[in-house]
Amino acid sequence: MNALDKKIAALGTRRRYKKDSFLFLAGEEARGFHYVSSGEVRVFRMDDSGREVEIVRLRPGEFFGEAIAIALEKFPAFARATEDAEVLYFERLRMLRSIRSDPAVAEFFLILLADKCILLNKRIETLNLRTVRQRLAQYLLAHCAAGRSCDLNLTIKKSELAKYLGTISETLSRTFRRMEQEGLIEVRGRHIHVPDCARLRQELNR
Amino acid sequence: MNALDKKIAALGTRRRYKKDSFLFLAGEEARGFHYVSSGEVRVFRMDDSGREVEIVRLRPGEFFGEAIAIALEKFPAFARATEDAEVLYFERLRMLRSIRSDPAVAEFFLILLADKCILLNKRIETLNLRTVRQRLAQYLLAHCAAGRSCDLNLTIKKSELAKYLGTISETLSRTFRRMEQEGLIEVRGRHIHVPDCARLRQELNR
DNA sequence: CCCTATTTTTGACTTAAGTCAAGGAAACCT
DNA sequence: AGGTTTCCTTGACTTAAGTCAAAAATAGGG
Repeated sequence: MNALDKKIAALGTRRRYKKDSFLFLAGEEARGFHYVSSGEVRVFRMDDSGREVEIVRLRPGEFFGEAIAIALEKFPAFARATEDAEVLYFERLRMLRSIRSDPAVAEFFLILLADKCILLNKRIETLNLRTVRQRLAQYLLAHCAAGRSCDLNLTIKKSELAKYLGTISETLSRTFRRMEQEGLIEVRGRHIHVPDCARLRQELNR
Repeated sequence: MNALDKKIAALGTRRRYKKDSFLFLAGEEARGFHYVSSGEVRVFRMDDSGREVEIVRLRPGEFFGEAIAIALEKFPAFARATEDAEVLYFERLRMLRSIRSDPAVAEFFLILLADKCILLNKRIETLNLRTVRQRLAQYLLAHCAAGRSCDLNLTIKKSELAKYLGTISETLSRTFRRMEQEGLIEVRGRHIHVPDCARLRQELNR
């Protein structure tokens, strides 16, 4: 249950989705939101030519759709299980009732949304950096423990990291290599060593 | 008071700031947040070379810093009045108390944050579009009333629009002109006419 | 361990967009 | 209106990053 408060969990109803089944469709009114207990859910749009454009993948421990449900908008995307998944479904009206009757529930979701806002703001700041090089540097620094040097292991595929950084895998690959040649980082597969974080941080001011 | 609920307004304390005075500094712990009643507030960072990088300008009717205050983080930026301003200050602990004792207050801020999340998500989606051309098209469409054709007046300077779209004014200017030459839009100063919204929308799928 | 599928890297090329520098237009102020 | 400032546009040039195609590396499955 991943440290999800028992009181909150009790407000949701358990639902199981088989691989490839849809949790919701774009355009549907959001009458509730989800929490992933196990499995994985893919959120994506469909462009006019019918291709799926992935927005995010959700792993156990993550809420999604809560902002849309609370604001009572329509889902802007599709959600589909990429593997058998178990989720908690929180019905909008029931949640609003709980929020009204129990301050702890209100506070929980307030903090959940506040944290999400902060995260989204950081993401925007990353995307606002002009070059892929800067965005990569920012990503690495955000995932580094503070210190003179640091090591990290990518938890996602490089092609996914590329999309996350608003670029493509070819460009990311070249950027990695150039930074390596300049001695800013050392890359061995998914493991990355940063010999001098301060030097990497300077990349952000250009 | 711009349609701000009286009950909510009563929870804030009025503060006046002279032009150029600071509301808060980057690094300070957020012990409260603000609502702009009049005037204008500029939020910006300082890069290592000491230049101010503007993040957002806040006009009457807007809240800011609420996510950071609720999550009890440190302000990531500076806030300064660009002209004499009057704001309402909401002290964090007092707000949490009100949220606990009054469900309507909790709901107000929950919806405020949910709306902000939705807005931020849209912004991310805009920034994820590859070309300036697409981002501009998206911006124009978002500000168009639905319909076959539409007209809009830019409320901000073109140089500000450029920054908002993650580019520079020269590139924006050229993009405007190219789209005009192709008959997608007509630009006269800050007034823009879109003869065929559907055609403009096709630009997004490339 | 081999075979296959996926992911990553590389190369050659094209295009979008940023930089620098200079004109021109609009807004602003007495 | 004249002068000043700010904003917008344009041109010439450079650079970053996307596209297409193919090779190399890695990860999985029997």
